[in-house]
Amino acid sequence: MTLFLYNTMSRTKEAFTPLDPARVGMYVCGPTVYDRAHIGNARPVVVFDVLYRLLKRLYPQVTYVRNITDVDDKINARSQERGESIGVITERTTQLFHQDVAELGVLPPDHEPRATAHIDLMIAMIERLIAKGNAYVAEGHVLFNVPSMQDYGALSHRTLDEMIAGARVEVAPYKTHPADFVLWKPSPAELPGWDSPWGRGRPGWHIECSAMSRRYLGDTFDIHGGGQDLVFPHHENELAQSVCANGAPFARYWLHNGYLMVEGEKMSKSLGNFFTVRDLLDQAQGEAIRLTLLSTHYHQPLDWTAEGLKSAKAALDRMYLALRNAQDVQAQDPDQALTPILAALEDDLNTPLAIAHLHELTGALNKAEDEDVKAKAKGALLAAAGLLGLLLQDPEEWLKWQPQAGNSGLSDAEIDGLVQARIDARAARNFAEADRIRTVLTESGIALEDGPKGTSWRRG
RNA sequence: GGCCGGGUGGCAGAGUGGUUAUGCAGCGGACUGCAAAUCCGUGUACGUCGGUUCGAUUCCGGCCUCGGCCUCCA
Repeated sequence: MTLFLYNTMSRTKEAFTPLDPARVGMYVCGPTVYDRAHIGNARPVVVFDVLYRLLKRLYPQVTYVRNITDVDDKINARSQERGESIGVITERTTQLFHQDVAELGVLPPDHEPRATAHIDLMIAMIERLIAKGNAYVAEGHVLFNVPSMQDYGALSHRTLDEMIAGARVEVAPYKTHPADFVLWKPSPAELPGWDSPWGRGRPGWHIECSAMSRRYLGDTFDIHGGGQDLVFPHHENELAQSVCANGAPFARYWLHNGYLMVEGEKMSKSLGNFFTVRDLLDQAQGEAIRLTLLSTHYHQPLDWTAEGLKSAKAALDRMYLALRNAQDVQAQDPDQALTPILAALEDDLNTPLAIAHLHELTGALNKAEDEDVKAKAKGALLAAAGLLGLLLQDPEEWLKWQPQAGNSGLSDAEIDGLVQARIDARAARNFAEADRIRTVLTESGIALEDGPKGTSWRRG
């Protein structure tokens, strides 16, 4: 099988051929650490985690780099508002980010470089750009000279004229061309700054990714990912800086995930439809959130809805129920059962199709009668789900989970007691009492299942 | 205004030039003390108008409509 990926640069699905098949490199833009991750931030993290898992399966070594932006004007603003030091904010937010994405089943990247630890590399790169005539100094700023870059606009597919025509913002007077962007800007004493040949200052937004991707992946590397909104200006500028400074091609495949909306509207704080990952983790398990994010192809816009989250949870309930019913069976090697799922993922990460196959494998497990077939079906389901980073929990734990906060329901022990009382009533053929107990449980959100091996329960 | 991506059955959401997506919901049946779970069966789907074609939801064009980007928002 061959991996195909949609490349934003060519606007076509291309066969993926790594620069070095022994070592695939991928860089994805990570969070700016000034506030908790929201659900829109989570989408690229989960999508590229699936790609990372797939690449690891297809190639012997994968180097995945996802940066942490810890120098940024939003961070500075937050620090002023809260009267809290920048270091405290970025340190805490980074930790919270790690916790949040870990609960979404996201593997840590191989490198997670922080911008502030690579300022020297950024300065060196800016110096090279100046030396080559691709950047100039003006009023304490260093600016990238956009007209000096031949193919500027190739990634976002727009011409300089279009950009100027569409410019909404006043052009700073020190720019020689309206499209020029900042590589380095001066910092007053109260803001973070580093000594540089151009005085004390801080880097522009784009240069950190150019410097850090080069440090960990080299001048030219395989895959660069991020949200679609980063195509312009961020990735276009990153590309320009890197190509000009290094005199070599930059990323070979550009992947961008679509935007996320909430209940059909753009997510925004003013509409009150703004959710952090933590808000959602308080009401649903990480895997349910993860499945919701993967239920729409990464390239499409994703409409986040309460209904969607509910149906993802129901889908996982069904899968975990099938696994619980097969808990006494030892999962067996899946052999060729993985082929359809791999084929779906290798076709530009078609996760919705892969999930459809997961449903089919669940049905196969439910239908399996003899032990051997069952063992293979269980193995196939677990292996297939594993490719997507799903079904990694103990079924019993999943089915009995309840939200941490605000649960006023029955404890496991209370439920077990009631279930036993009902078993006794049934044994005595006192069905009125048995049904009364079941109603009490149902009203508390507990579903009962009477099977040949006894009664099991789960939280709905 | 410029550029870009969508509009699929009740809902979500893949895909395809002619043949079953898948899940949920609904309906019928099996199983069950009754249920639940599970299994079996069941649906007039492809925004609109034209064009190409033996045949289009799938290709091409117009239109309607939704959304995104256009200098620091994943």
